[in-house]
Amino acid sequence: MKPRIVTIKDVAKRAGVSAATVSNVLSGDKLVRASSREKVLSAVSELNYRINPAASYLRRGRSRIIAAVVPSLENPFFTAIIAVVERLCRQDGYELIVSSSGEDPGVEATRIDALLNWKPAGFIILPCTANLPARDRIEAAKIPFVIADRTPNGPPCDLVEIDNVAAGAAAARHLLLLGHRRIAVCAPVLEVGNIRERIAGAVQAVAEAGAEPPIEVPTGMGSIVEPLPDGSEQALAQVTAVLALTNLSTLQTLAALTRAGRSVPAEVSLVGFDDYPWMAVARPSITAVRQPVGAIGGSIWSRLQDRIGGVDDPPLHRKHPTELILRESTAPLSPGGRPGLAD
Amino acid sequence: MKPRIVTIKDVAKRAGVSAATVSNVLSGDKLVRASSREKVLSAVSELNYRINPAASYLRRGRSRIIAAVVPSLENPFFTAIIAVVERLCRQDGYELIVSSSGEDPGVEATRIDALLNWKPAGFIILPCTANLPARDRIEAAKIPFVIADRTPNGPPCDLVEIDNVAAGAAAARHLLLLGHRRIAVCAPVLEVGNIRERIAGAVQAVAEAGAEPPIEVPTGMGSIVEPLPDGSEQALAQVTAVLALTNLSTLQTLAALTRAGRSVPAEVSLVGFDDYPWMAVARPSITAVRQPVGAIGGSIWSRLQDRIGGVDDPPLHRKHPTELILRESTAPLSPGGRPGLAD
DNA sequence: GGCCGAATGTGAAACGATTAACTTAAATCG
DNA sequence: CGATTTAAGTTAATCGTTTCACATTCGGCC
Repeated sequence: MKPRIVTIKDVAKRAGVSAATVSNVLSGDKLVRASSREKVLSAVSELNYRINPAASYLRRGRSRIIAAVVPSLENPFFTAIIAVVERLCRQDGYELIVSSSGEDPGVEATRIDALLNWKPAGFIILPCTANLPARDRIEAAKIPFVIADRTPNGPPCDLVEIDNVAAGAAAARHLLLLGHRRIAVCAPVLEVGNIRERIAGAVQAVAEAGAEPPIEVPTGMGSIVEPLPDGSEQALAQVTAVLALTNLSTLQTLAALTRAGRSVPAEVSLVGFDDYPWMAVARPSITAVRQPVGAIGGSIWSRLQDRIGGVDDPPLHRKHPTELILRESTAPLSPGGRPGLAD
Repeated sequence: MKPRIVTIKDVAKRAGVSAATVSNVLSGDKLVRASSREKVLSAVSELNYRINPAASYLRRGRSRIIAAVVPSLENPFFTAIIAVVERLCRQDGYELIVSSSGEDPGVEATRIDALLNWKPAGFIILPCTANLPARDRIEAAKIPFVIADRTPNGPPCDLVEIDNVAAGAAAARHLLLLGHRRIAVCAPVLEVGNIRERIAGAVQAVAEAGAEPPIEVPTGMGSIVEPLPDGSEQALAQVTAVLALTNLSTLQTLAALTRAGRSVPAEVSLVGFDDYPWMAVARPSITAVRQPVGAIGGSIWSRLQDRIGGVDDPPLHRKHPTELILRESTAPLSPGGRPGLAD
C-alpha cells in the first residue's frame, strides 16, 4: 500500500551483510573486502536504494547542503553566479539551497538563521550591505563560508570579488582617451563598498589625466521608468560621458538619457557594467565592463571546497580582473564639447 | 567547547514539561493548557531554540522543503518565477531548493531523483521537454507537484502557463493591423508544445486576415553572436515583420537583423517575447509580449499549497493572459513593402 | 463514594544512517 | 607453535523529533 522506503537495512539483508558494512561501502570510510563491496553495490542498484539525507545528516551532524544567500534573484549578475556554483557543487554531490534577501539586511539575517538549522556544509553569501549581522552566528556554528561581491565589515574572511579599482580605472581611462573630461559615475546607491572602490579607480584615473574629478550620481533602487533621484538628472546633463557602475544603473542611465533626449554616443558616451546579451544587440551597442562570472563562481566554489575539506590557511581575498568590452556607446568627444540638446 | 545544540529536551527541562509537550505546543497538534504553552514558548525564546528540520523530517517522513526544477538559471523568465515562488513559500515556512537541468532531460531526471530523497512537501517543475520521465516517480512517491510553462505528456496534471494561443494571435494581429503580410515567427526550437501553440495562435490570426501563413524560423539554442541555423537568415530576409516567441529568440533575431543591416522598424517590425527592462530603453524600444510573472508564480504556489493541504479535485489547467506592450520596434508597413537595404 | 469521560501530560519507541566498541578469523612473527 | 597483530564485520547506541499508547488529574453525576 504505502510506498515503503528502501532503507540501508534492506540493502544489508539483500547483500547478506550488516547495515554497518553497507554504510562503510557507501561512505568509503573503512575498508571492505572487494567481494562484499560488490554484493553491496549490486544490492544497492537492484533495490534502487537512495540514501536518506536527513537521517545521514542527523547522525553526522552536518549535511551535504550548500546554502547560498543572494540579495536578489531578479538580478542577472547574481543568478549567473548561482548558476555556475550550482553546477559545480552538484558535480561534487552537494545540493544548493538558494535564498534571496530582497536587498534587506533584516531578511538576510533571518534567512541565514533559517539555513543554519540545516547545518549546511558551507555558506555562500553575497551580502546586501557591508554589515553582515549573522556573521558571528555562522562562525559560532563553525560552518565554512565564502563571501562574494561585497566586502563585509569585520576581520578578513574568504572573499571573492572583482578588482573594482581596476575596473573603474579602466573604464575611466577609456573615456579619457576618447577626450572626455566631464564624466559622471553612477550607481543605485553610492555608499557601498565595491561601488566606492570602482569610483576610487575612476577618480584616480581621472586625476592622473589631470581632469576634474568625476561627478557622483546616485540613481536609486527604483525602476527604470521612474525619474532619477533629486538632482541626478541635472547632474547627468552636465557631462559628456557616463560610467554606470552596476547593471541596474546602466539601464537607469540609459533610460534617463533617452528621456532627456540626449543621443548616445553622439552627445554622451556611456560605459555600462556587466555584459549581457542585450548590450550587444542594442543600438547603439553598449560598451561595458564585463565581470567574469564563470571565474568568480569557480573561485567561490573551489575556496569553499577547500574550507570544507579542512584547509585552514589565512583568509584569501580573490580579485578577478574585469574586461572592458568596446562597442558603439562610447565615442570620441565631439568638437565643441557639448552639442546642442535638440535632436 | 563544542557549540552544544539546543534540543527539544533542553526546552522541556527549562519549561518543566516533557519533550512531547513541547512538540505538541510547537506543532499545535494536540491541545496544551495555556499555562504550559506559555512556559514552553518562553523557554523556546530564552534558549533561542530552533527546531532541527532533519530530525523532524526523519520522524514525520516528509519535509518542509519545496523542490523546484527549472531548465536554466540563466534565463530571466525562469529566475523571475523562482524569485516570486521563493518569496511566497518562505512566507509559509517552506524552504525552496532550486535545481537547474541545463535544458537536458537526462539531467532533469537525475535532479528530480536526487530531490526526491528529501521527500519534499511539493515539487515545482518547469520541464525542459514535453517528456517528463521522472513524472511517474514523483507520482509514486505521492508528492504533490505543479508543472509550469510547458505541458508534459501524459494524463492531465496541475499546470500553470500563459495563454499561448492568445499571445501568438494578439502579437500577429498587431502586425497585421500595421499592414504586414509577410511575417516570420521564430523560436530557438520549434518543436516545443508552448511554441507550437503560440505559432498556432499566430497562424490563426493571419488566416483570419487572409494573409499568407507565417514562415516558421528556428533560431537555435546558440549564443546571439553565432549566425542562425541554415536557412533561417535567408528566411528572415523575406519578411517585413518578425514575431519572436521567446526571450532568447528576441535577442537572436535582433542580432541577426542588425548583422543583415536591416533597420528596425523602418524595414522590419519586431515583436519580442517577455518584457525586460532593456526592451524599454533599447533604441528602438521593443514591442513585446509580457508574461505576467508575478501572477504565474502566485498561481503555482497557491495550487501547490492546495495540494499539499490535501485538496484532491481534478487537475487544474491555469492559463494566464499576456499583455502586448506597444513600443517603437513595430511600425506600419512602409510603402513599397521592402525598402532598399542600404541604411 | 465510586465511576466515567474529558482534558493534559508523559514514556518510550520509532524514523534511517553512522560509528564506537567489540568479536572473530586470518595472517605474521619470534 | 603460541602470542600478537591486523583485517573484516557486527552489534548496539546515538542523533533530535514525533507520536502511540498510557497515566494522571479533575469535575460531575448517579
